[in-house]
Amino acid sequence: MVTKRRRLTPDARRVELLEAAIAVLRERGPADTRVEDITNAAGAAKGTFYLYFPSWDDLLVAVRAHILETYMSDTGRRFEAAAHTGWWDAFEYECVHFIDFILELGGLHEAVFHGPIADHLIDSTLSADALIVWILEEGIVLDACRPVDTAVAARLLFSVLHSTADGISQSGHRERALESMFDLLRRWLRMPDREEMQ
Amino acid sequence: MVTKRRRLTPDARRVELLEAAIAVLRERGPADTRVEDITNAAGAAKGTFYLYFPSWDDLLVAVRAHILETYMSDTGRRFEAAAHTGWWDAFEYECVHFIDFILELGGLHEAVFHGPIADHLIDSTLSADALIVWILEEGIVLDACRPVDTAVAARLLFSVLHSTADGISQSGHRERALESMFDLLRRWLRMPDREEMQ
Amino acid sequence: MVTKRRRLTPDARRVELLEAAIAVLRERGPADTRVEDITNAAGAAKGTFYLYFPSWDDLLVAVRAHILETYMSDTGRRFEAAAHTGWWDAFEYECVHFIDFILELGGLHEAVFHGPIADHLIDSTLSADALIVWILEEGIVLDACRPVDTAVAARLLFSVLHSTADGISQSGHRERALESMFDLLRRWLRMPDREEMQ
Amino acid sequence: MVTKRRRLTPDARRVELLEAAIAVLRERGPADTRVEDITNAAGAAKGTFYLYFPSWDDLLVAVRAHILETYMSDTGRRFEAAAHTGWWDAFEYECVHFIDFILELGGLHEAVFHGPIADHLIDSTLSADALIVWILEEGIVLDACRPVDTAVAARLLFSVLHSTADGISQSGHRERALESMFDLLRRWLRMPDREEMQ
DNA sequence: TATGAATGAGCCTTCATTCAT
DNA sequence: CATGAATGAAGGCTCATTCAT
Repeated sequence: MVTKRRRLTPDARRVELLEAAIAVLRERGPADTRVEDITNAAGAAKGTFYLYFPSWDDLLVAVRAHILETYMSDTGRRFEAAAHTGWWDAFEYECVHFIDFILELGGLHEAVFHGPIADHLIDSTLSADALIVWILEEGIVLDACRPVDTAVAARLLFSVLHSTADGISQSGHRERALESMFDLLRRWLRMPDREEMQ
Repeated sequence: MVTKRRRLTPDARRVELLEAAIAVLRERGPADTRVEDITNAAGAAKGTFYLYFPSWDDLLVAVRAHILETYMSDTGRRFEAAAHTGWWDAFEYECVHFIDFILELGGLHEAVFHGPIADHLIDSTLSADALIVWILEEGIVLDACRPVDTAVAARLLFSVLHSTADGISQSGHRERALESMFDLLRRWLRMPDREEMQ
Repeated sequence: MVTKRRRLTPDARRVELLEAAIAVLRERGPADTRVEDITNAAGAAKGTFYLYFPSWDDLLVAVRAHILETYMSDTGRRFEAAAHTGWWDAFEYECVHFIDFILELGGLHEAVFHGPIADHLIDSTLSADALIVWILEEGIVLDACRPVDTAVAARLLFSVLHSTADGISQSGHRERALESMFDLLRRWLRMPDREEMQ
Repeated sequence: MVTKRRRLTPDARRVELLEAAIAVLRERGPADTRVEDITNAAGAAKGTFYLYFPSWDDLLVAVRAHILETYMSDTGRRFEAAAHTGWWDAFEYECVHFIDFILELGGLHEAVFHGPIADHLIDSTLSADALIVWILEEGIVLDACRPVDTAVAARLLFSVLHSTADGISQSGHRERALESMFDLLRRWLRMPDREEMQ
């Protein structure tokens, strides 16, 4: 039943632990997850955890960084690739994509956006913000988005997407929630000229 | 060695504990608050806690109910009283009021909106929602608010106010945050006719 | 097998824990003693330990204080009572008594005089020193003891007694060790006049 | 990813580890020293430690042997060389020298004279004793030292020197401590005839 | 009802020692 | 011989909850 000692490169082991942590946290949430749950899921001994993460909080920080970096690098690439569809359509597409991302976070949401590390604002969180800001600025330059205070608007946008995701996961009425959200977004951010030109 | 037993009516004792809990949680947040901190603050013995709350989570639920009920009863009364100023102005006033309420929550925010009781959706939360829905419906009837799906919009509105409060508490730029928020709200919810009539 | 919950006054419980600690440490020494060993010996639950001692080191400090205070109060009383035998005889008697005390310390010696709390010099340790200093000063006033730098001499005396005890416990030659020790003490501290008068 | 394997002769590697251990223990004491601290200081891998020492305690034993052997071989040589100054002067000189040695031990003191290996009495400790015994016997033969039970006196002498060193390191009053110590030693061990002959 | 001493499951963290490479 | 990743048994400490008084 006990597998022999598996000797990996530090990088490989770290990734295994991180991915096990993400899987377990997504499934059960941080309140119901212990260090040992992670190491069990990763096929490692309990003590191995502390070779890679000085403490539980450090793991959460690493998890957040990993998730956001993964998501953002995808988003950035996708958004640039979709430029030909027109900024607004690409933007709406990303919004839906982001909501699906949130919905799939499960217990990771609480783990990563609340609790002990909620204030540790570091690189990856800042640049998630930076990505949204950049997208909005693109839209403004292209005259597809109303000129807004992008730094503040990014936060608002983030929370609108977030609460839409929450609403979907609680009510199950996906289309209805998306419709209301897009109503908001179009009124708020879409350049009115376009409507008049229709 | 004289034990001081303060006999109170059950209701009075319960309220003392509840208010002590609110004060302590606001100050230190749930992660740093113990049952004993509450009873100390309330001038009661540790065991007394469990005569009034079956468990820690039950306290949090009661705290949430107490806060929301208090806030809502004020809001409802105030909103009706302010009807003569016009719905939209009263609405904007309430938004600012709500943001200040959030800002004053301090550690209660985490205690009440996240953590173990985050999903226990019960009466008080629902009726908070109901209050917002009712306000929006008032506005729609009065032709001051665009006709929206009020149930969904209430959630969105809630999150917009929430994230504005968060933004203020993190950045400190109150006016800037409010400005962006009202830009959003006016575009989204205000009846466009009125602007054209100006 | 499990005894029911025993509710004691804090003082009584603290004494039980302290005495259990002394018994266990004497028997097995600090390196081989755990918090749980103490509580088991005291008939208490593990967590009870921490109601009375904030940490392991605090227990050791309390043990030291308890032992020294007990020993010293006995010594002071006995020494005054024995004044009629002449200071020097009373002094020699105390020396033997102290050696027996050390021999009976067993594992407490290491626990209390070495390891983590070795430098915490507090009341009880200081007054142990003060007691020896006082005894020597008595002897000097009575012209029974050579005038020496009592503060420094107390340390030396302490270590001479200590090493004699160690020697006895290792070699088993009690009389031989005592003889050599008294040879030293008499040469060093006894007023030479007396010998010449013989 | 090039692993640097420094191949040394076993003896050289062992000495490197031993000296690294001595340096680290002197600096930080045994309670704050880990196997890895030793190997880091020695530029070796953690596992290498166990190629040369079966366990941590074995290291401590080896450290003690190394220190005492080094000290004693110096002392023996020096003492013989200083014979022309007269035994008593050479003896006093050695006492001061020994005290300085103790003072320089730092954390090694606790590591080597207390804790887990305190009772492992082996060759090197015994022969340290033997050296002192030999020195005393020399003095007795030369009629410079009172005839005493050298085996027991050696222990007493050791502890007197030790406690003087402790006193100096705690109080800082070196001269005062040495004066009291020599007062003791001269009374105790010096041949009284000589004083009368002066 | 009220008290607060007592409980003990549970968790994080350390680190000597092992062993696959 | 050497390496350093991996192991897992310990053990200190916390604190929600219980219960004798």
